[in-house]
Amino acid sequence: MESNEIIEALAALAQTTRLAVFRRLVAAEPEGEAAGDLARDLAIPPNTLSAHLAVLARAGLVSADRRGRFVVYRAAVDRLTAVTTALVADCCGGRPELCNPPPATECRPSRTSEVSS
Amino acid sequence: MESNEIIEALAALAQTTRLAVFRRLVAAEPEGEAAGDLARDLAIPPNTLSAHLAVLARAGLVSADRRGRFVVYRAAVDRLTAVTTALVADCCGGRPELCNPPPATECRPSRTSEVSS
DNA sequence: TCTATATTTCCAGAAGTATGGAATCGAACG
DNA sequence: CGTTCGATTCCATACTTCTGGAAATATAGA
Repeated sequence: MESNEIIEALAALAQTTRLAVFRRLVAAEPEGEAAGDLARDLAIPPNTLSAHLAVLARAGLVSADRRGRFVVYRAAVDRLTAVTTALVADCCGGRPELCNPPPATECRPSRTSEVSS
Repeated sequence: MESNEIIEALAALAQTTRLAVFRRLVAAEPEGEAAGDLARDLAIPPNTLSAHLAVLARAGLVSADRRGRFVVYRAAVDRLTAVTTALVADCCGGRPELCNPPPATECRPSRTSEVSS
């Protein structure tokens, strides 16, 4: 992953409103949420929100899906994963023994493919 | 970890020069590197670099250690780990089954405490 | 104390980002 | 078509960040 892409993603998330939007969208996975609902619930003017969503989209962190008059946004969780992975990979470049085990392990469900209900 | 801290760290790294500095410092672990050497090697005026280092320090991503006339900077790898972990934790809030296993696993050495030489 | 070296602070201009009002585009429906 | 509603683009203003020259601070050594 390119330095520029990493920076774009970090910059996209490094802003109060956008981090809030992104979090909300992650919570709304996998259905996503329409721009208007986001604007209403977060009390952001639609045009302002639109600008922020555009930044997130350019960074690859959200995707937009038009459904009739609505545009439903979804968080691209895998993109976030790619970015954090790239950061950590950089971090350990060549000398993994320096890195205290970068966990993110809380996130892994106990059993993914064995039991689901 | 507070939203503000996360944003501060993301913003600190979301800048070409600072990301380069941080990477260099990570590579220079655990000895660290003096501000002047960084400035020389990265071809950044010392005052400009100083400003960037201050941003990284405020974000907790580097630490400064004065040694005589030199100030040796070190990357705070654990801080980066904390930030990425917080991001991923946010990401999975309540519904870990949504998250494709956020790896960062490449970073873990095969054996950490068993064999070292 | 005076000088030299390392780093930081001060300051200001240039560049970039955030924000929201008004206008525009796009889709649905009569 | 004309209207309505959702979303985006346009544009101007305010704000923040980046950058580096000049001055200040800190430490070491003669």
